[in-house]
Amino acid sequence: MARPRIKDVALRAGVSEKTVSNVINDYEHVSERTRKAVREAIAELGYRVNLAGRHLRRGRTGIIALVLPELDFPYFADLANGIITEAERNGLTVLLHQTRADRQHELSALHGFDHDFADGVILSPLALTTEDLRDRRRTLPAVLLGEAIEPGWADHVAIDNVRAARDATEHLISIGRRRILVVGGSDAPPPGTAEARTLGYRQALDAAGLPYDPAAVMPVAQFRMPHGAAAVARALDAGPRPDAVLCLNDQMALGAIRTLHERGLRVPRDVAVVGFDDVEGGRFSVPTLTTVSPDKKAVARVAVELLLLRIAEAAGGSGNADLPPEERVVPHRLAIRESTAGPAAAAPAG
Amino acid sequence: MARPRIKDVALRAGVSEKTVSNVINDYEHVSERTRKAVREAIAELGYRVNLAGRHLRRGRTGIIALVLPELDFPYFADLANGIITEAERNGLTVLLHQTRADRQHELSALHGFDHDFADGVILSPLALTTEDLRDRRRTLPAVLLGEAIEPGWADHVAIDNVRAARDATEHLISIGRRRILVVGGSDAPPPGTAEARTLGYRQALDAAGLPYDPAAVMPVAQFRMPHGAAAVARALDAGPRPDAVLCLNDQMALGAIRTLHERGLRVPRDVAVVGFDDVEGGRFSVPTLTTVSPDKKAVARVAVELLLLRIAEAAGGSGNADLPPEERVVPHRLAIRESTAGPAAAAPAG
DNA sequence: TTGAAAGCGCTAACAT
DNA sequence: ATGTTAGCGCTTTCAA
Repeated sequence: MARPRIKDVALRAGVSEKTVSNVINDYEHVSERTRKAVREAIAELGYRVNLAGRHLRRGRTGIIALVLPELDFPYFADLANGIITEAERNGLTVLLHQTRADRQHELSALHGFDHDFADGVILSPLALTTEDLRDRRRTLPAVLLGEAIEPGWADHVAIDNVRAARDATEHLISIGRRRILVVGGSDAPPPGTAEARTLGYRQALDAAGLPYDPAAVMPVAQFRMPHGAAAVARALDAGPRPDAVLCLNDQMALGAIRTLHERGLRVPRDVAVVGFDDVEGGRFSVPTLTTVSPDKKAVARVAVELLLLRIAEAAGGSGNADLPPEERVVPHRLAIRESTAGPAAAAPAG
Repeated sequence: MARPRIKDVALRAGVSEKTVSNVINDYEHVSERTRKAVREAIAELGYRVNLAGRHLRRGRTGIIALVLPELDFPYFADLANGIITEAERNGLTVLLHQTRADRQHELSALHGFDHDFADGVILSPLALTTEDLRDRRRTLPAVLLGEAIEPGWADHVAIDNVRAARDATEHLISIGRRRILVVGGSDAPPPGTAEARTLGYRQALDAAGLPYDPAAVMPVAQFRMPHGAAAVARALDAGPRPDAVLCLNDQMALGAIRTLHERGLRVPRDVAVVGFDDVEGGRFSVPTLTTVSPDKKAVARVAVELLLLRIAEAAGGSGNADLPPEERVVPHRLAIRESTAGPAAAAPAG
């Protein structure tokens, strides 16, 4: 037989459609007997709600869109993992999109063009500008990750990137490093993850009274292993040898370690290396990688929580809506491992 | 104003709702003038189709579910990446679920319980049994990845795992290795990825006239770095030193390299290492990793193609339906890198 | 080439 | 505690 509908269940249970609906939706005022009868009919027919009908009627789907630059960055995979887990805990399903850091894709995600089904969107933008946010009609509930964008225009979840980079740089300085490369860095002012981290790096240099050399800031096209590897190669070819490399993510750091190895330089003895993100690869690399470890579970938890709030807000009419955007800062710590163990000693994996 | 509907567009363009619908759906017999008027009205109002209505009417959503064990396995992240790309190319959106290798989750994915919206599902099962497939009412179009299951019960896409493992093992034998560990292996008969690969390993040993030692097969709880690292540690503690390790994925291989490094053994001089999957981490590790490289793009392409076929079949009534399940084998190659460069020489990264 | 009417499956509002 | 009615937005007859 074709897939049963509420009508079929109602017929079989000898009640009205509405009563069936009541049972399905756990409406309180249904007698035990009726409830049981309906439950049985449902089981016998193998009935399941048709979400299309429910969606059309209710206007909500229980689906949220997660829009990330690329899934094959371990950091984003970890993030997706956490957000899916958290969403499922809240009865939500996650639609996944990739933008490949393309502004048009990010824009269209923000406006809900690509995923009309979604009740809301969690977006990790790379190319979006403040203007894009300013223009947007505040329709689709949205939470942004990272800090590509000036605060105040949308809900945001991120670590304190300036602080994190300063922590990492201070650590390098504390083990006696003086010429520190920044792979993936950018001289421009924040917002932007690269910019914020480069600023933190600079603050640490200033605080230690070390000179800031623009040539030590190596921009890259992408935060990937090959680009990290190439950037370090370029630096070694061009300038004086650095004694440390601050890589703005772990992938580039692993690429950097590879290049240093190929050039016959020892990590950390000759060159210390630090990354960001704390991906699994850095806990088993040779040497293991010192890294800024963001609380990824917290990012996922806060992002979903915030989005649920906004969705509820949107559903509740414009009653208590238009609360101001929230900026949530999630904790991070520095995981110190072999790649920055002082010049002489060798420490165990952290 | 509230979101415009077809009615609003019709009113503005001075035509009927049906005409608007015709334009939206690229129906041929619409005069140029009418079409233009409707298009303008759509643009002016910022109209977009409401997918809930369309879904209810048509019964299809353009959404497919992708169900994977864990997203933070680089291999699955790569796969998801490819499938999302391929799906979007075909105008489909992808819903993502994680099963954590739980049979209940896999079953419920197969039956479409978790994602009622989906027109079909691409599933990478780990715990599903042949019985689970045999029982299922063939309702939701489904394509399975990997080879957890006996052939003939559902559409399948995978590499030839027996052959791939034989290739890898033959390579190790060809560079003079004799005592080869299998990390993640399983003595049981196929189906099952671990089982198929262990069989291929054994075939290679037999062909070379080498003895098969069950103690060389190290089962693991998960195909992850820590488990690979621990398995090798166990083997080194327990038995004679191996001169090669065949790891059934790259994550375990990277973990294995780490343990060997900690024990003061040189890779590949003392112990050669091979992995499966060809993830990026193995192209920049120290040493770089020899690995079985499946054509992941082909997996994605074939999986989506097959699923589209089944969806079309399901939509076309039971007319030409019930075509027999397809088994599609996707090519692989052995990427030879530093971790198996012969005892003396050192080769460049492949 | 275009329009009118009906209905996909569900639930909110309003009876009873 | 349960039933009746209406309608969410769209597309599919069928008719003009």
